[in-house]
Amino acid sequence: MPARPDLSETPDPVLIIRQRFSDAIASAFPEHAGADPLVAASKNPKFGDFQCNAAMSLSKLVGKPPREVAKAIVSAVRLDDLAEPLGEASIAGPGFINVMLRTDALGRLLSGLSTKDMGLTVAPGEVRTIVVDLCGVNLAKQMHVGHIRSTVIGDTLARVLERRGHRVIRQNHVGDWGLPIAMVTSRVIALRDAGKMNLDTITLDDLDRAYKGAKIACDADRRGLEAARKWHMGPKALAELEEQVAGAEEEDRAARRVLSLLQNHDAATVAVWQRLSDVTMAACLEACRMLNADVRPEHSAGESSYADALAPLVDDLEKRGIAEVSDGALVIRLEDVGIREPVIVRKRDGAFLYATTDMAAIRHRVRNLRADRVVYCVDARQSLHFAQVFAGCVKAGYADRPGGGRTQLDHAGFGTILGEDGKPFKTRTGESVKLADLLNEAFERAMGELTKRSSELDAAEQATIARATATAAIRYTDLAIERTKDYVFNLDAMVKFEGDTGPYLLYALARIRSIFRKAASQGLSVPTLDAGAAFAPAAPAEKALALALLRYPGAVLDVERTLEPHRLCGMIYDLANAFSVFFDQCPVLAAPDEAMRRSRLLLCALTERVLGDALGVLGIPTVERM
RNA sequence: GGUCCCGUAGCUCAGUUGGAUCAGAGCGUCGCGCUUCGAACGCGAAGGCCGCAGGUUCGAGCCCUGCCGGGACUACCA
Repeated sequence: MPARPDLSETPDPVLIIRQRFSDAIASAFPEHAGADPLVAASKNPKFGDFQCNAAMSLSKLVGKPPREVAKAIVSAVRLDDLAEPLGEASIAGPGFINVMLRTDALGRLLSGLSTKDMGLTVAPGEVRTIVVDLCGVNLAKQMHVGHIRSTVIGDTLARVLERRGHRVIRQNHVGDWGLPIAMVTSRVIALRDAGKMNLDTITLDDLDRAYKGAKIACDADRRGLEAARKWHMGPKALAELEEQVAGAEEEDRAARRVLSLLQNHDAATVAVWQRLSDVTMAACLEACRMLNADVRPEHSAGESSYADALAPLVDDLEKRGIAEVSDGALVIRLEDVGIREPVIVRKRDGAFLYATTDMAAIRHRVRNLRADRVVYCVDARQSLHFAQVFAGCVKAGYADRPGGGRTQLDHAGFGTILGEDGKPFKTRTGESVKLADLLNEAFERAMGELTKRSSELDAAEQATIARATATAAIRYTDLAIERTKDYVFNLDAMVKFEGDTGPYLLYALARIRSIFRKAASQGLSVPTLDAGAAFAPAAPAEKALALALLRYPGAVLDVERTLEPHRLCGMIYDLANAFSVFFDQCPVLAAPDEAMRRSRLLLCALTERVLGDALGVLGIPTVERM
């Protein structure tokens, strides 16, 4: 009897067929029982639906010609419940074994995918606690394009892991501490005291200006003075600059006083800082809402929340000899793990650095949040920093889980968003572009595209759809590119409705939903999607659609493993494409007979569910019509 | 100097564990298809030294070495 149970365990044919070939290899070549069966979907339909490539690699190990090995595998493998009978003709070329799924098996696999779970959820014993570090806004600074990636990719990875059934803790590591923040706070206090700023009505733009002003006041002039001396500028210019530098030094002293007050929890100073935080976070959460990113106030875990942990942490490192003094600074040496640059945890002047904060954050996440895995969704340019911090934490034992074992630390770094000139995206004047402006612009353009095409929608619905479309456009563009690569930001290409875009996916889904509306209006019932659903894919387009659907669980697994959402994007683009061909070639409501209509309606229903589920995992909102 | 990433069609990019007719998609260009479920679609054509040169092997866009070209990072900013 053929083994059938695994057919009910997963709807993913690759997993089942891989298992069957693995069993076959174990039985035909017991001494190589562990060999990888090398099963994959065939790239060319000519060669069947799936293939096993193990014969070639095994032939060397067993010392037999590959075709002979293939023959032995073919006669040992049990696939008769799934595939057309294998035989001599199934072995092709140097020893490829081609597998053609039986139509009824394809139908059963589709039924298996028709459950709510879709074979996506891990077993109860495999549930992990996973911290996802995302968004990473900075106090008193406007969000810019760079934040799109951390927010969108981080949110998507969190959604994927949640869909797998893991316990996910999002952490927005807000840059809300340190001298730069003290500088702004100091400046805001000065402006308020001079009657030039009202804290009650202050906006993020005001804070952004204050931040830039403070930064310029504190360090630019000093560099200017050095340059002036170097280039032998006239005494008058020098005198002017020196005056500015004196001002800068005064400003710097004030900032340090404020920093000290903040560190000592001075109520009046903290109140001002809190106001800066509130204004910043309100804007941040609004941007996240427009990006459909699940980032809430309770996800905020700013640098300030680790402030009091830094001194004890550094003491601990020093006492245990993990860190040592070098040139007056306290550092952890990492040459032994292949990193030449040591990580500095305390500067010569006694101040701590962002590496110190990150180590405190990891320790907290491992010990208090009980993370089994921490995923950092942060710019790839910080890879050295994270390599250092991770290595430092491992060395210090901060990555050791309370329950034993070590927490998996991943830096899911992403590339830079570039402008048309190939350099990091900026305005002509060198300013970074406000994220809020960009999102509004995307919405306006989506609205324009929409009004060109559909006129019968009322204004309110049109706005809702335009918002979803703009979000789909931005998120899909960002997610579909390989994570680590830079890409050129092009709003026109993103909000285009044709081709490999977010809106195309929404369109495919809207067309399916339109079929259901039409069916309802004709009094036709859509058969229920459950494990007993009777699929009968017959036409090539139906079969292609079925195979595209069955790739979904594997694609989600891939993203969990690699933290690369573009794999799922590619899969659902193929799915939407397969549906479009099916839609073109296979009439659903006007199918030639009742059985075919039911089967096709089921295919539509399953496509709707898979596409909808995938878009949900990608954080892309869907619409009923557009 | 050191470490790492990237070079694939005119443009923007996929290519999974090395697998076959594997040279792929989208955009753009040129054709074709709506009296039948949404043409925001589908089908077809044109377009290529997969940066270059070696190597590994049954098999290389993928792995190794060197070179050329572009980029990022590189001890007291975050």
